[in-house]
Amino acid sequence: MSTYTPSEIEAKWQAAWADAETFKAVRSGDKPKYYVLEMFPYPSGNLHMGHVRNYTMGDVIARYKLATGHNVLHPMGWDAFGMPAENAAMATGIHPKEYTYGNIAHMKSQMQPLGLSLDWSREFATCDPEYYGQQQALFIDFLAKGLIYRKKATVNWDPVDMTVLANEQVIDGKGWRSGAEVERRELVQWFFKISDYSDELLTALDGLDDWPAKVKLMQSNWIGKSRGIDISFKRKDGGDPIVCYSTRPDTMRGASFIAVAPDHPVAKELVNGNPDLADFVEECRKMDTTEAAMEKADKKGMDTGIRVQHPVYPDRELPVWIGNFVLMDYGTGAVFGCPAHDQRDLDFARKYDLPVQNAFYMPGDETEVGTEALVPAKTEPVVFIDHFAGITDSTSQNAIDATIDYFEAQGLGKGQTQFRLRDWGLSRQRYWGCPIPIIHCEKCGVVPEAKENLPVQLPDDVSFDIPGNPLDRHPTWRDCACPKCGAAAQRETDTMDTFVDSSWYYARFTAPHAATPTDIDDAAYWMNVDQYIGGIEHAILHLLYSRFFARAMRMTGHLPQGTQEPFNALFTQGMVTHEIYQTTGDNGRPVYHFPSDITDGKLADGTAVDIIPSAKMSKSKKNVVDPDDILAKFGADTARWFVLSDSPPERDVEWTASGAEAAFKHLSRVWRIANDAASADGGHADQDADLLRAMHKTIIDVTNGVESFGFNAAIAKLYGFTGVLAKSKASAGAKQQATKVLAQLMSPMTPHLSEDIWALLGGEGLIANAPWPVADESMLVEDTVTLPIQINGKRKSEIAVAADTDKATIEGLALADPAVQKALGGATPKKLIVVPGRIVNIVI
RNA sequence: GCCGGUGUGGCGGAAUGGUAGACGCAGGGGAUUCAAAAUCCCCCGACAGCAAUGUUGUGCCGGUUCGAGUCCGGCCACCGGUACCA
Repeated sequence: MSTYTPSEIEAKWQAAWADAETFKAVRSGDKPKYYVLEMFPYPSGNLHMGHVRNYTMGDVIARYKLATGHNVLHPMGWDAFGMPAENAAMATGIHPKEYTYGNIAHMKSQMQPLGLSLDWSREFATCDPEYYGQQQALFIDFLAKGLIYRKKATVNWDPVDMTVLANEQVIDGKGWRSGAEVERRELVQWFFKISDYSDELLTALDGLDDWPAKVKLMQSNWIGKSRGIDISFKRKDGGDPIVCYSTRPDTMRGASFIAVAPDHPVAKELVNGNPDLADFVEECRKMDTTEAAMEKADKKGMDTGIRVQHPVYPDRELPVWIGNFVLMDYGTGAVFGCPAHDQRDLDFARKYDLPVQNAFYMPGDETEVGTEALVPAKTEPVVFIDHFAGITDSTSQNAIDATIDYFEAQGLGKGQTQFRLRDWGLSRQRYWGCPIPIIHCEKCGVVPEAKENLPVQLPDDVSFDIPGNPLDRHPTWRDCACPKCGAAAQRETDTMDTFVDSSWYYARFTAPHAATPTDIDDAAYWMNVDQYIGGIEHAILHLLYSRFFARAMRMTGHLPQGTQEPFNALFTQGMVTHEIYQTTGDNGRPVYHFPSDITDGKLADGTAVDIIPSAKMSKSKKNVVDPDDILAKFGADTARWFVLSDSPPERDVEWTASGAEAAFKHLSRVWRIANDAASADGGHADQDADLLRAMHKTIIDVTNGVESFGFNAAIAKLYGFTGVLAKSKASAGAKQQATKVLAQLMSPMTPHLSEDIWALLGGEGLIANAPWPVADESMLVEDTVTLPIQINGKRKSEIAVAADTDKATIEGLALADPAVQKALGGATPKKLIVVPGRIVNIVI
């Protein structure tokens, strides 16, 4: 007998699938459609185990759905624009286009041997002009419908390299290449009006029954609907009033200062005549733009000298400060500080010696706030001090509502529903992205490119020897004719955020070469995605943007009216993690090392490295593991089996090399068992029922496992059934039947091996097209059950009873059990709990 | 900081509120073999005990329950996101 040789088997069956076009998706009326999609990869250069895990999961679903009678669409493409290509261009001189398409070719060559059931005829890369040209058409249509607008926004500016930096390129407030302190700078940029859909995107979460609750919760918190009030504070100097947004107007009695953002109009108006203030605002600018940096920074402020009047207690005067912790993007860019009931405000007040005054006490405890703010849950009753809205004992929740009513009635403020969600800035000052199809004409202003001139293609003749956007300094690319008046004009040199590319690719897969962004008939047939699979790191941004795009595309006629949400079901897999090996470089910055360069925690020269456990695999951190070796040594089926078997799919998995060997041994064993079964004769027919009962049980377990993404549990059951089959003395016919079913149940995970076994045992056609086995439930009824007996919740014994034994009989049997008799010592139990088919618990 | 998640043997992990540790890895022992590889069988949380068995045990503290890995409250650690990484 020959041995299990994956290299032969896998090439053979991949060719068979290709010849039969088994996975080509064609619209059809006689089967229900099923669209399964994994988040498409960024072509970083090498496939890593995270990809293998992700695509194998999707493949299991796709193959299972094919076997259960669905017309399956399972496409693949490339999220191909992005910064790494430009970084590579700066580092090595290779052109981003060459880098990207080279990486795609290599990764595709690594992906194809995995035997994924993909319809490669639909493949595209987002950097294909055919794709991004349609994206430009979408931009123009969105703009026409008022879904896109321009405004000023803050970016990270590297004053040495004279370039905009991504948040990732800012390390401890400094530019990653220049090391210069990053500044904030305002640029006019394009925005999607995603905030128009805040309420819609929030309420529609309720309908996403097959999304993980955690993702819906994260999105809900991100959108952040809150009810509050805009309160106007009159300036003593007669200037325009300062409007503060607050969700806690019930704490107004304790308001002791106003804080405005450093880029608030009030601050801007003052810096001219006040050098100290100007210095402070300048200092506030020297911080990167991330929320985390803002929130973690020391709270600093400076008095502007402006005083406002307390709206409820007119004889009280509040100072107006500039605070580095106030965000211009949220609310009105100004807040009132109530130190007694907000820890951050309290720290600020103590630091700058501002008054602290309670608005309420806890019942029976009139202690004034010291170093810890009094912040009870909004549902807890508190005692308000001379509350202006006529409230004394109340929860804050009720007091907030009453206070808003009071302010509105008094004409002091206006109730507001506020969302945390901000509009989506899409402009990027970079080369390797989709050009924004806009022309700036001296006469006509900002004009969208005419659709017949699309795609606006990126020029190839660019250089990356200096930082900044090469489109900006290209000698001729900007020059064009105004589509409106025909006069000489200039193209916009900003490109689009790469999140735009990935916000509609799922729709493009339904008609990847249509002359419009989508073909409405194809979209109507294939949409929505029935099962979407990807990393939890995309829980908010990518998924929220895609949900917005589906709505915007429907509004502009690019998706059918029935399409609301893009993804019916979502599964978020965990990440493949690996230790990071790090040393510190001369400049104090971390230096990363490849796992292959580390022996026993040391570099070759003996330098000890810091080990950071379980971090997301990332090329820049050099902790990526290549699947090539595994594939070369054991084949695709082993790699697929292993990544599914070792860990629950929603959880992170720490990559280790051991285990793949065991997976290979197991598949070799299955191969041997199948060959034995094929040549078996004789056997004991009286053993058949036991084998077939185990088979039917396994059909149920594996089917449930696949349906519920319990792949590791399904595989554990398959191990168990393989053991039963190996030991079985049943007749040849029963063994062959069981082996064919085993091959079928394994086929979503190990498609090549399964095809081979199927063919060996005379299965009809391809196993990929064979209908999924159905369990005979009548074979699963158990005659007897074993009931554990607990005494005071601890297991002491067990009894075997007929499955249909009534409670009273079980009670009698349990009490008669020697272990129970011993524990009781003649006493009567206090309580006796019998859960039929489950357990007996005796309380003594 | 804020939002979300995770925590179970030496390791990956299993367990509708019902026998904690399925299945696999690593380790130990044995069979087969001239020997090895491959394969097959057995053992394998900790402590005590020759053993039967007993005690203990799911990050920490507390609670609900006949019964908690699972539910609730409070902590700790780690991971993801934090709007220009993808």
